[in-house]
Amino acid sequence: MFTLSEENYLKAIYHLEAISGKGISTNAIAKKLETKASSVTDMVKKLAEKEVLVYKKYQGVILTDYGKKTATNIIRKHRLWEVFLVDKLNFSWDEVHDVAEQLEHIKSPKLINQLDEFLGFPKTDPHGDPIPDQEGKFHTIEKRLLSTLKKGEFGVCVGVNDSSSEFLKYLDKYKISLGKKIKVISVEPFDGSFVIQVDKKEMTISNKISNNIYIQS
Amino acid sequence: MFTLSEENYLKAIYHLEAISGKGISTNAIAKKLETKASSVTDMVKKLAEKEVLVYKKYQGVILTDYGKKTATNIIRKHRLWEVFLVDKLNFSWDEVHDVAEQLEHIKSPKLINQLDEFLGFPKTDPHGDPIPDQEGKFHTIEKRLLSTLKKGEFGVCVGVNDSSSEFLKYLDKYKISLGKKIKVISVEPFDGSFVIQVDKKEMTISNKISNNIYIQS
DNA sequence: ATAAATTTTTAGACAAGACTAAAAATTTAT
DNA sequence: ATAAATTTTTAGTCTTGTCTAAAAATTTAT
Repeated sequence: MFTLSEENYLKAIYHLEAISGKGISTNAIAKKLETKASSVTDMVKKLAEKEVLVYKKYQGVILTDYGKKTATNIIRKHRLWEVFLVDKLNFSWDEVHDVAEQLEHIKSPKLINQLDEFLGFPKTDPHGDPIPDQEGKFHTIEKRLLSTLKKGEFGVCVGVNDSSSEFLKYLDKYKISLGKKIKVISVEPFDGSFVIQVDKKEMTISNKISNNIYIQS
Repeated sequence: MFTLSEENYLKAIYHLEAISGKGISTNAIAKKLETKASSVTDMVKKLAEKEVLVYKKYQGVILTDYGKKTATNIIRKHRLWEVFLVDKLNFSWDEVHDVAEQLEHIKSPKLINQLDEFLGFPKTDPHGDPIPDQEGKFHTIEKRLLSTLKKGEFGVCVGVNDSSSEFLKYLDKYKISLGKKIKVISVEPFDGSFVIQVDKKEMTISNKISNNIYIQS
């Protein structure tokens, strides 16, 4: 069994590994968890003893299969709770993160499996991120960044790369949500900004925005 | 804001006050929380500083109005989650306690009020205990122990005095649940055992059992 | 290739919450 | 009313998870 703190470390390391592929530095973990590298060193030693990761001094850490399994289970819980909050309790997609961050640590296999069933075995969370199954398998969909589209092309919004409340509120303001069809009217070569069409309305979005919206075409 | 430990102390003290009325001794709290009296003394000092209770050395503690409000809010959360588990996730009434014990500490006023609405503003939890409103007010129903009934009288089961899994499983075995009509066929003066009729079936229950079933007549 | 800059680890300290053992206060019994 | 028993508090220690400051290792730059 893992403490709240241990679970948060595992989740952070899992997410960092998903990007970098390589061994994760204590500094990177410290940054992600807003703590100090020295604290990370201590915790990482403890986690190595529990065999969820492999740690060699100055070399960063790598999750073991057991560690990955544990991390994906926490992610599974987080995302299922997010679906619950949005589908059943009328939360909006920018309000769910902090609450799910607490709920993900509740320990009860029966609870999470019943919840999964109650929600109709959802495959993705309210931000389009995949929900792993009990074995930790992700059923990933192919998706690309809106920024990779060329003038005249279009796609359907299926996810976001940034789940911060600020970004999601921005999308709400411009009526961009999962399932919306987005067409690229033009691309400005100078700053990479896009003119897009959503719901028959044209709008301009910055390069940063187009780099945080996933579409399927 | 209160820590997990502080919340558990508050809840324990609230429940103890409900029975005794008087100042609650550190020993009583220690027993309830399965900890040591010395640990309780430490915590109680901290809680007194936070003004949720009044503490005088060797005199026990008494909750302030603020302390009571905080405690009832935790109880409200606990009981609403129990309803959720039973009504939506098909838990049985003897399985909900430990999970609700975790869920009651989730911090999000919106979550709990939306949950309340989602559940249809239930007035009692799966064991018949009342669910306080947002202001901490209990809407209590009149009920009495089955043991107070005389031969030939009857009532409807509306609650239990012991929510332990063991007791609830016993009730399940004999098909006694909330809403069931219970008739007293006879009372044995020697040991206080009852012969009762439920669903047209007669059965004998001990005095201890009849002292843990609430009925409304 | 060696000095400078950066990253990582170690050492020591702290706060929360718990424990044990001993001291102090209170209650009970004679 | 005083001794005995019980309850409660204090003092000191431990664990978890964190921190700062300093030391050690590694990486970068010249």
